[in-house]
Amino acid sequence: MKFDNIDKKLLQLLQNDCKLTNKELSLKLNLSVTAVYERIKKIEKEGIISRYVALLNRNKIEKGFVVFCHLKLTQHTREFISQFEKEVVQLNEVLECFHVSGDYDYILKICVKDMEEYREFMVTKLTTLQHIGSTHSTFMIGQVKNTTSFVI
Amino acid sequence: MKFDNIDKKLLQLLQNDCKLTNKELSLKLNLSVTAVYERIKKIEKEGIISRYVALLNRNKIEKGFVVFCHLKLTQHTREFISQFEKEVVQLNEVLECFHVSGDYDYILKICVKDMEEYREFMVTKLTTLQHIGSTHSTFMIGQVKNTTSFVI
DNA sequence: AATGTTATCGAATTTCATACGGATCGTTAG
DNA sequence: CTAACGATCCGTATGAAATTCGATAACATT
Repeated sequence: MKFDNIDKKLLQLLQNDCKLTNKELSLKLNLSVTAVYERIKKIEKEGIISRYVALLNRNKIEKGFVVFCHLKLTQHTREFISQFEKEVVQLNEVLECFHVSGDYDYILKICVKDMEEYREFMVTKLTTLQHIGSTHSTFMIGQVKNTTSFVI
Repeated sequence: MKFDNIDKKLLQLLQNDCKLTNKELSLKLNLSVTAVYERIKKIEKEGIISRYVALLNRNKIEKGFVVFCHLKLTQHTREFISQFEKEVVQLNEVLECFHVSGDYDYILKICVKDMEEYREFMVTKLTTLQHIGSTHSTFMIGQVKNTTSFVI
């Protein structure tokens, strides 16, 4: 699907605040309410918008301690990979897990309350997974930018 | 603020789909529509929910090429740090930038169309920032888990 | 020029969010 | 023990929103 400028602006607005009403959107886009409605429905049907979600403030829910864990497997057989991936998605503390190129096989973003809870997570959960070689933890000191919004 | 089990389940549901109506939520939570409404308003007022957003499908908007860029500054003076941070937030390709401990100073998550576009981004944008020492790019091969939803 | 497709619109309808008043429950102060 | 308070709950009422519909306009294809 190709986007005209109205689509782009619409996506920009919805990525920023999906609770805007169609009337509010129609004013910002110089369109009728119905036109806005139908554009959104089309975008949704195409799968451009994958979901609408509420984002929580990490610091208010005791998840302000963010760690990037770089991780190697012992072997790269298909079986070991799929076993590891099946297990890691189950871990609630792991918000993101990417299979990557380079020195390490995976980069995990982990959110917990504090260092104590991270230690507990490492000892009782992460390092008990099958086929894990080495890990390297990098701790977040500060958050410079953190958006879910693409500029199209 | 402390959460009872209903609050936790409510946050779980809204993190997964914030377009659920209060009636749908009330059925899932065994509450009245009004009670759901008031719990949500309270949670919003406390700042637990920071925003409601539409999440886009990277692959449908030519942003499927994800790179983690680890980056060092030449010096760690307050001036250099704030200068770099001010510039990096302006870059549309950078969705996330975390100041971290360890061998590198920052971890950036960068989303572009393909390697060609990444090269262009590196050459014309990232490496032209002030005070950058070294960079190390790690490319995403696959996405194992990618959620914005905390389990409380 | 004729035709089919797509986007637009306003009006009508259905559904929702929100305000309100009152009931219930647990806690605290007297 | 009980009175009073705050927090939470409920159902109803209403204004606002989403959605449907039929008609018109724009646009591409033949």
